[in-house]
Amino acid sequence: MARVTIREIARRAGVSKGAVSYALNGQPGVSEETRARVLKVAEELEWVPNPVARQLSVARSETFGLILARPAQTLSEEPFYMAFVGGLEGVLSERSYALALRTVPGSEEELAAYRKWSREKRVDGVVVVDIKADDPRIPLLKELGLPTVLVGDPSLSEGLTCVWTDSTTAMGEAVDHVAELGHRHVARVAGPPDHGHVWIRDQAFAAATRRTGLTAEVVHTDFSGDQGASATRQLMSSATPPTAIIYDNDLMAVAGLSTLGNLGVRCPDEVTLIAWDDSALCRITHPTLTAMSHDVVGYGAEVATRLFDLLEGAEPAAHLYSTPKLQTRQSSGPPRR
Amino acid sequence: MARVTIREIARRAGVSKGAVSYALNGQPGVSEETRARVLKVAEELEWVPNPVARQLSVARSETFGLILARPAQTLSEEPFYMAFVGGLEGVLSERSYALALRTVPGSEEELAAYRKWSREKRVDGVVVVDIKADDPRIPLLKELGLPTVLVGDPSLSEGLTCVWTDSTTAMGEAVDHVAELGHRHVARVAGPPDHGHVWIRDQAFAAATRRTGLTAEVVHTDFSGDQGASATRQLMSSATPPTAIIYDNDLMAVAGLSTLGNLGVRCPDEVTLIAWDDSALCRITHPTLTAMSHDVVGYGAEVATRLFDLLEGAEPAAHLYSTPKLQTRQSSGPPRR
DNA sequence: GGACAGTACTGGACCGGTTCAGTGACGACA
DNA sequence: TGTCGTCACTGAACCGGTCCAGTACTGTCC
Repeated sequence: MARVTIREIARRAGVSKGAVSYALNGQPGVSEETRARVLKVAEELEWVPNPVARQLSVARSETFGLILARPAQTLSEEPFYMAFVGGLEGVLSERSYALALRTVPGSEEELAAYRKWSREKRVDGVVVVDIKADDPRIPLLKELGLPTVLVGDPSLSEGLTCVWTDSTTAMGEAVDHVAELGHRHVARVAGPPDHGHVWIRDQAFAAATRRTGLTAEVVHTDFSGDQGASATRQLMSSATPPTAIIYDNDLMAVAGLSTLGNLGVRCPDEVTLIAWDDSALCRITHPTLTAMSHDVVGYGAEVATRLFDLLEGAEPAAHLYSTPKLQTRQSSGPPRR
Repeated sequence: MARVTIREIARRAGVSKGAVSYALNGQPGVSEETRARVLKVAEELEWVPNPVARQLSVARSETFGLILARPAQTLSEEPFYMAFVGGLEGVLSERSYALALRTVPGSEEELAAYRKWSREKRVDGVVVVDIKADDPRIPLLKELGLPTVLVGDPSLSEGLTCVWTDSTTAMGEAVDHVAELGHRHVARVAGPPDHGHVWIRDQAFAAATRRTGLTAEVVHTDFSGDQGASATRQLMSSATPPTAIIYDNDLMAVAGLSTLGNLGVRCPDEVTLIAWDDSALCRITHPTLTAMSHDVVGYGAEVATRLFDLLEGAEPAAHLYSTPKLQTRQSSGPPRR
């Protein structure tokens, strides 16, 4: 079956190509009568628009881009991204937009990929994750003029649109929870310090422990399960080990829990564990993990919506999506005296 | 800066548009001298091809499609897909192909999405996962004539190209391992029976236990951690509980391990656990999980390569990617007498 | 020296839409 | 009655490439 084009519709409806285009796009310039006739013919012929041809005219790609600068293997271990991508996707598909997803090994390649996308007009906008302090991507994207939504804190966004979750408040809540249970010495197993949200949580952790009068220590990792485990081992081997540990993601918390098991330390009797980024993992461990929970799918959807707003002319702005809420489970409890 | 087109290059190099096209594409029809001149001008002007314009001419989209028919939330919990997508991506980006990734809630929507992609020529080919027995997607994709690579067993592929891992052999290896350790009663916590690879493993499990003289039982689940836990509880509450359990993915194995902890059953002393789809999860639990391990990133890469082969005229064929290998860790051991 | 082949190029159709300038018919208004 | 504006529509340019048919020129061979 040959492809149906508007030229064919025009021929059958006895009008010009231009009139068909107006009719199908709901634009003025044709009578209601003609419009109805054209629509009927289009329906009969099962016409569908050719997005490539449209793109060539209107110079839009109807695609958003997302680049993840991590090796594929480690991505698979972080539940966050798949959920986030799912959230983006839900909003995009409503408007027939596609998501171009790329994984690149490092920062250089990521910058090059934005340049390429911009020049080839492959994407109408991009979503940028894992914002770092003085992130080189921000000036580049400004220079390219590519509509951008940053997933991260307004303090790092340098005037670009961003969507953020309030880690500071959430961290306060987590530390309060630990303090109220009666703990006096708390540790934080954090991600890499050059990640913006890690840095922000570092600050919030310092402030909250100061406020509640807890003694505190921080170990930085690369977010992997392996390093979560070794950080936990390191903390517990100290002369004065913490009685509560707050992890920066759920994978490390699970690893930490196992490490405690290895060491013969009981949770929550001897040590309280709290995870960040609640996922199914937190519910299947034994004991189940108390976590700072937020809706990652919804987060992705919010980001996509803001990117559409930007295309429609919205001014850059910072949008608070939500504040992670403490989800209390079995892994947190009062310290054993 | 205005966009640079081949027309501009042609003007500056003093040749026609057609000649420029030949020169840039390395096709015959221009002298080496002219080609060099055109290339030089193109370089100076920083010309990049407009993929949309090319697509309109050559009727190719330079995009492959992948549809995942699961809610975004559950996807995030299965490490498999992110790794698989990463593997696809690696091969695609080498050839400047893009991956169109869609998540849909169910089977109907998936079929509709293939129809739409095919009519709009949005994709040059598709990768299909989670093949079921009598899968309705197979006749549809044949009808649409969309180049397709199935991720699944040749016995289900109905003549389309497929890439598979040899679950049958792997299951035999897993059961042998259990038998050699001295177990007499083994259980399998399986995924949904309508999934092709689940069905194949069911058959293989039955054959292997028969061959080794073990008594066997199977519980079917939806692959989720929750159901992995409840299946484990159900198995262990029997009058004659198994002393070894083989799970269909790693998430359920982790959940099963936690359940044993809840029940006060020790692993591996009392029960041996084996996971499928080795990921970081299997290494961070305590005890670490014995798993049937295979390279999911490489699997994705292989699938992408086969899809390119198909576009280049390869005949449909079944390709064995690899056989999952037993990765022995702490969770398997001889049964306590 | 004429037929023929091969090389290096030109010009233009084409892909399938969007969009703009122009046109004819009609009604309203001075 | 002439002029103007509006409506409904046409025709063609345009987006930026690909690719085919045609042409001019050179060289070869009989």
